[in-house]
Order: sequence, then C-alpha cells, then structure tokens
Amino acid sequence: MFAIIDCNNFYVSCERVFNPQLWHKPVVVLSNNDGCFVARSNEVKQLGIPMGAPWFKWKEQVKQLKCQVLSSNYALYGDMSTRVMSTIYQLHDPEKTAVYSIDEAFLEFEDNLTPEETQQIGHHFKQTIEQNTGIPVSIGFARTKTLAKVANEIAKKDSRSSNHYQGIVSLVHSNPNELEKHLKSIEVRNIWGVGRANSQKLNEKGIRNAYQLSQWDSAIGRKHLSIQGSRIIQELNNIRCYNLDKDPITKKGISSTRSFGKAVTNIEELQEAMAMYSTIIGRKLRKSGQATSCIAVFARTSRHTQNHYHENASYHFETQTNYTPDILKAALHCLDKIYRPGVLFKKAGIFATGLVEDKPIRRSLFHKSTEEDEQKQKSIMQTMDNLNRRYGQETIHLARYGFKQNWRMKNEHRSPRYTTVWNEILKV
DNA sequence: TCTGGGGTCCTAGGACCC
DNA sequence: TCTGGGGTCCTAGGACCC
Repeated sequence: MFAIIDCNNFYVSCERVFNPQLWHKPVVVLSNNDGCFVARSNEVKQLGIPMGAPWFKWKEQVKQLKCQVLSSNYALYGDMSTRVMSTIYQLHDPEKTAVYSIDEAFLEFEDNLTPEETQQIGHHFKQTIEQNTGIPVSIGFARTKTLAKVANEIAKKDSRSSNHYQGIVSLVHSNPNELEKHLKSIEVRNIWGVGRANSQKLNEKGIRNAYQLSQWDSAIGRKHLSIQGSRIIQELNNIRCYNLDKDPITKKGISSTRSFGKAVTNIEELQEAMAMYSTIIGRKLRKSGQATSCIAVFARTSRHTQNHYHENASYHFETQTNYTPDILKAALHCLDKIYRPGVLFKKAGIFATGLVEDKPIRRSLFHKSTEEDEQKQKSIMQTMDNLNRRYGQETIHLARYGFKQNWRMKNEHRSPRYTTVWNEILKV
C-alpha cells in the first residue's frame, strides 16, 4: 500500500515558520513577478479566492481582508522542502520513498498493517515532521496512488472544517460502502490526472464525482480519455497501475524563462536576460552532469494584449556543451534573429534539449578547441559554481549580465532568505 | 481494372502535474 | 498598469524502411 505525505499550503506554511505572526491570519504567496496566487492559507481558501487568480483582479478584496501578501521566496521553500524530505527519510526506508514534488512524497508500505497500525504510523510521521520542521502535513493511505491522493484530499478538506480525521485518512481498510461515500465527495476535477479539459468532457457525460467515474468501464474510459483515463478508473477500483517509481529519471530538457517586471524594447536588456538564462541553464546542466546539444530561444509580448509577437530560433552545437559562455553566445545569435525594434517584449527564455551525459565528450569532426581548452573551461565553471554556492548565487557572473537589470521581475514582498543567506538570518 | 503489410522514428500539439 | 515557471507523457500524422 501507499501513503502520500503532502504539506499543507506549503509556501504559506514556510513563511509562517519564521514569522509566527502570520498564524491564523489570511496569507497568500504570489507567483514569480508578483503575478498571481500560487499558495493560499485556509482562511483565504474559505473566502473563495481561487488558485492561480491574478493578483491585480483581487487587489481590493485582498486589502479588505487584511490579507498578508508575499512574493515567492524559492530559496526558502527549496530549503524547507529538503528538511521535510530528510525527516521522511529518517522515518521510512529511503528505498521505499519517492519524492514527488517540492511538497509531496509517496511512501510504500507492506500490505499487512492493521487499521490501528496505519493510524499510528500516520500520526507518528505527522507529529515528527511538524516537530522537526514546523510544517503541517496531511497523509493519505490507500492501495493505489490515485486513491492515496483521494484520501489526502479528504484529509485536507476535513482539516478546513471539523478536523475529525486530524490530517490522517486511510482508505486501505474501507468497505465498499465507505469507499463509495468518500469517492462521491470528490469532484471529478480533483482526481489526480483529470485536468480541466477532461473534467469538462466528463461533466458533459454526466460524470461529476469520483464514484461515478469509478463505475465506468475502463475500456470506455480508454476511448474517451486515452490510456491515462483507463488507468485512473482501475486505480479508483483498487487495481494498481502505478508503482512507487523511485529514481528521478535524468531530465530530457531544461529551461529557464522569466517574465519581465516591465516591457522591454531594447536589445541590450534582452541580452542581459539571455545572460541570466544561460547562467541558470549552464549551472543546472553541470549540477546534473549533463550537456546540451541544442538550444532554442524565444521572446514574446504579453499574452493578454492585442498584436502578439512570439518568435523562436534554435542553435545546434557542433559539440555538446555545458560551458555558460558557449550557451550565451549561441543564445545571443538566436536573439539577433528574432529581435524586432519597437516590440514590447514581456517574456523570454531558453530551452536546452538533446541532453547527454557530460562525461565522454564526443567531438565533432570540425571541432576547434583542444582538450587543454576544455580542461580550462571546466575549471573556470567549477570555480564560478563554487564561489556562487558559497557566497551567494550572483557573487560572480558574466559581464553581459549587466548591473542594473531594469527588466528583472517584480518581487516586492519577498521575505528574508532565512535559511540560505547569512546576513538574512533571523535575529532574536 | 486492379495497388499490401508490417514496422520505426520524428515532430507538433495537447493534456496533465506541482 | 498589473496574468508564473518547470516539467512529463500521450497521440496522431508524416516520412521513411523492407
């Protein structure tokens, strides 16, 4: 059987750990560029402010609620995630644990636990994680991943009302009547793997809740919702289609894209942005021991205005690379092809594909640099990575990066990076 | 007049996840 | 004025092979 451990309102909870004044008050966390809501406290959820809603449309309501509004602080959330996951590794065999996202992990257990044992384990895990990290979690147990997600959903909903289940719900030992009751409480849209498009399709056919979907023939599900659909139906019926799936498969593509704080028309500023994206991509590639053989650059105007402009250009490397200056050079070459004076660019980015393992460099026939050059490049990047890791991410950078960076995204309400930057540490 | 059967690989677009 | 970023998987269709 599986458990899924899911942090409650994760980004909001991270903020509350270091700023207890935020407890029991409405809090929202904004996406990059302070665009829309990506995390809401229970108080805010109850007031009906939807996930992903743009901030500017709700500004008045949010102000009236005396709601604390925060920019996202990924340095903090990433570090808190590491703390939660390492606590889970202490509690449960890491071989039977799969980190699924920044705030979730699946755990696999033997099938023979009694209902009491299941509850005990749940409460023990929940208490220990909260004790060690300050982050509240919900835990769902079931025989399939999809049902574990359902159980977790029930736990979360319950915690916002009676809190009868105290954050732990198991469907492992439910009899058919109980299961039916639970599944009927889950809207089709909230089933793991059913998104906007498919839930609309299902609603049109009169399928509104998870129980109704579970009663569908899985071959019909296959026809209407493709292979995923038939798996979801089987999983809702306790037939396992997904395994724990431990190892994070090596990435197939890496991207770095950002919206600008204000519209950009000037090519120098776009070049600075390219320097930042190249830096991020280079660092990620080196960290995962990979190199790219092709990059694609895009730049675009806002999606929400008339007269869109959206162009791509790509560049194939003769020899795969993770050397930041090479990536930047290629990106600037692409940028020249798509830049148009006068266009109000709002967003740009770089995708790196054709990823290969960094180790044995496969030289192209026309490759110019020598092995000695490559050794030099490697040690420059290593030195840069080390300095930036030790003294902060932008301690040393390419000149093209610029120093003003007027285009940088908005981030006006960010809390201190309490756990990763020395001079932002909490003072008591 | 009549035109097979069984594959692979690649790409674009859509749907989904957090 | 103001609308995130980073991924995966599946399918259909086209191009190609013998």
